[in-house]
Formats: sequence, C-alpha cells, structure tokens
Amino acid sequence: MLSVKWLRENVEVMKESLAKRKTEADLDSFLRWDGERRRCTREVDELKYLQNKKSKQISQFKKESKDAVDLINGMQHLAAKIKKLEKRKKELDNKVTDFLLNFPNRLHPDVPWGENVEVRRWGKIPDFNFPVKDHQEIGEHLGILDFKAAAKITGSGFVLCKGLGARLERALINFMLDMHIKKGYEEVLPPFMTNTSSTMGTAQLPKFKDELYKLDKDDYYLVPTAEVPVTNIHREEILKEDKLPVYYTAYTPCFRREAGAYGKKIQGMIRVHQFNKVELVKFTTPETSYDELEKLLQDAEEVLQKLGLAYRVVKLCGEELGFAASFGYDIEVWLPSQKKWLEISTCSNFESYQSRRASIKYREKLTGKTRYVHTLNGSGLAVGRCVVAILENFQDEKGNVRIPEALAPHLGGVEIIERG
RNA sequence: GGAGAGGUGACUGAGUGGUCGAAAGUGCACGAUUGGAAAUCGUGUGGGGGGUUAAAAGCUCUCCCGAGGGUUCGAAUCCCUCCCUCUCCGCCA
Repeated sequence: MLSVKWLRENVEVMKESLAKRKTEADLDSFLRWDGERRRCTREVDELKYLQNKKSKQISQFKKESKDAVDLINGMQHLAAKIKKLEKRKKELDNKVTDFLLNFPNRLHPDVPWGENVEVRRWGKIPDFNFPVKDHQEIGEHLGILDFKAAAKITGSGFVLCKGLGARLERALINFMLDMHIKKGYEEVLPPFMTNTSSTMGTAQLPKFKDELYKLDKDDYYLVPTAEVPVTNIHREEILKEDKLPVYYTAYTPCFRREAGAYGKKIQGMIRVHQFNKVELVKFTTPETSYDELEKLLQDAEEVLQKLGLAYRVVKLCGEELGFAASFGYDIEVWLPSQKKWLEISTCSNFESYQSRRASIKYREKLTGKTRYVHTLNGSGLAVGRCVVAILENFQDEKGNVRIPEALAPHLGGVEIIERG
C-alpha cells in the first residue's frame, strides 16, 4: 500500500495514476477521514500525556507513603474520556487502513496511456503449409492431455497430463529452474498455502478474495502464484543492505478460481484453475529496482529463446497493469491456432507497495536508516502455457510434435511426441 | 487429537502492578589506541503515528514486550479469547 503521508500530499499526482488505470477512488473521503484521524490522535495523545504525568505523581506519592487519594480522584473520569476517544480513533484508523489496502499502487510515469506498447519481437513466426490444429486437439490426439478425465476427477477447468504430457511439464519445470539457478537465483520450494497475513502482504487480499481458493477449516489460501509465499519469506524483516539484491526462483502450482472468467470460452489448458509456474522474485534497493526489472525480464525471455518460440514483449498500459504494480511488461508467445499472441509471463516492479504492506525493509549502510525494499517478480514462465505453445508451434502435418533441443536432456532424449 | 512449556529489541536473555521502551551480554556503527589488524576502551545503536518545520535535521508527545479484548488511577507484569513455536503421547506419508 501507499504511505498515508505520501498520499495525503500527492492527491493530484495520484489522480492521474487512477485515470490511467481507468479506476476511481473516493479520495475526498480518505482526506476527510485522515484529517479527523489526526485531530483525534492529537487529542488522545494530549490526554494520555496528562494521564501519564499524574500516574507518575501517584507513584511518587506512594513511594513516599503520602496519601494519593486526591490525585486518584478524577483519574477515573479522565480514563473514561480517553477510552471513548480511542474508540473513535480506532474507527478512523480502520477506515484509513481499509482505504489504503483497497487502493492501487501509483504508476511509474512511463506507464503508457491507452493500450499496451510493443517493445520488441524475437524469433520467427512459423509458417504452416497445412491446416494447424490447436493444442487441445493435438494433446488429445497424442493422448497426452485429458480434459474429460480431469473433469471427472474434479470438474471443469482442469487438465490431466499423461505420459509424455506429464513428463513434458516436469521437464519444463526443471529446465527453467536450472536456467535460473545459473543466473544466481536461489531455488526455494515454498508451502502451497499461505495465511491471511502473507496473502495480504502481497495484496491478493482483501481485494481479490474471490480469485482465491480458501480452506474452510483453516485460515489458509491456496497460492495463486509463488509470488505470495516467496515474497513473504522476508515479511516483517529488516535486511542488511549487503544482502541485496536477493533473488529467488520457485516452482509452485497456481490455483485460481477465475471467478470473473465464467462467461468466456475456456480454451483447453490456456485458462485453468490449476497450472504450474516457475516464478522469479527479487528484493532490491529503490535505486536499482528498474535495472533489476530489465534483467528479470531478460531472464524470463531467455527461456523462450532456448525453446525457440517466437514472442513479443509489451509494456503494460495503466489499465492492464496489476493492482499492486507500478510498472511492468508482458511476454507473449505466438499461438498459431489463433494467430495471436498469448500472455505467458508478467514481469512487474511493485516498488515499495508490497514491502510496505508486508513490512520488508533494509538498513541503509550509509545512514543506518531503514528503508522499504522494492519487490519485483515475473513468471519464468507459466509452464502449462509453454506446453500449449510447444504443441502448437512444433506440430507437423501428422499431428506429431517436435521437442525443442534444449529440453532433450530433461526428457530422456525424446525428440518427438508421436501418437502411441 | 491429548498433556505440558513458552512467545520480550538484529540476536541471546533478565524483568511478575508504578520513574520499564525495557537490565546485561552479543552483534552492528563511529571514535580512541595501532605501522596495520586483533584485543581493549569510549560513544551510539528498534519501529509506527502525531506536533513543531517550506522541507529536512533537531526537539517533543504518544503507541508498540505474539495478536485482540478486559481489570486498574496505572499492565511486559493480573484475567479472558485467539495465533504461533517447542517437548512428550496418540495417529500418520
């Protein structure tokens, strides 16, 4: 979230941010609550000062075995008054906090208005001299994707990977993780459920609770992305500046209710309630976070390069950018069946939005002061969608699929998936 | 699931109703000492929110001893609820 102080003093700046996002917020109410809150705080503080002073006198009297009855008289009245005011103060505190928790991050000035802006393309969009099939058709034909079985086991919006389909997912996960560790990311395998505080820390709560699977008997949520558990590794910590930047990579399944997507046609495994993803997470100083974002983006891109899949990078416009992000890119892979680009990674800089929520700071060596770190993350990459892209881009006329060379060592040397 | 123990500052750890935001030690930072270092000595060393300020620094008030309530003129200390950690038993991959 944003700092109250900053928001109070930068309402006009924020209005532009909101307009870019095409959202609205009741900033007037916020300012009113905040003003009243401060008046109330001041009053409470003054009364407490009085109370503390008298308490000390009482204590002194008792020590000297003097009668303190006169002093104690009237204190009850004061205590009651304070209690009443504190209740009001708490209400106002809550209003301000709730507002901030539901208020999006400020945008970096470079975030475009209107539509996403293409930054670059890589690779050659494949030409097919035969009618292309979509991944669902190919997957079912090859017997490696089974949507019917998944629907029976669980329900719609799930997929069962079989045989080489399952092995392909597993190979991709290992392939990606191995690449990232070489770049200095520390691999972590976090819990796949998070508590309320953690889920609040990365801003999935309170605003997006409908997107999450919540456990009934425990106060836990299934992770919608590894971002949640991994960023919270350092919740309520003060890191040493020497330690920064910190890089993590993690594989987790991701669970999403996709509550808003029911009306849309769900295409095969492009949008499912459970998918695998390898995530990249960084903690940096404010000074380096934008350089680190570029590097993170490159690390994610490199996965597609090694796989030989054509993609483009777009700078996200205000409307498309996530609630907690200041700035970000999407990587989109080419999807032959739709002749469209498909989002396969989002790389974002959250600046201090998450770190303030989760209280993740570092001690600045020069001044000895604490500052909020900047948090960044990006998919590196969404594994299921990678499978989709591989099936479609590397299909042949017979419906067989060539496996990218780079993946071979992780797939026991398999070069092609054929109908078995 | 049952029984017990415990949660205090970056860390270890004292503190059971009044001047305790909290002893002591460790660590860390700065300074002295040294050719340099170690050792030693000295000084300093948490966070949130207000006020003062154009702003910062500084000064000042207030809150924070797992979280939330309560008792009291006054709570780290007493009471209640919840959460977490550890040990033993049970169950179990």
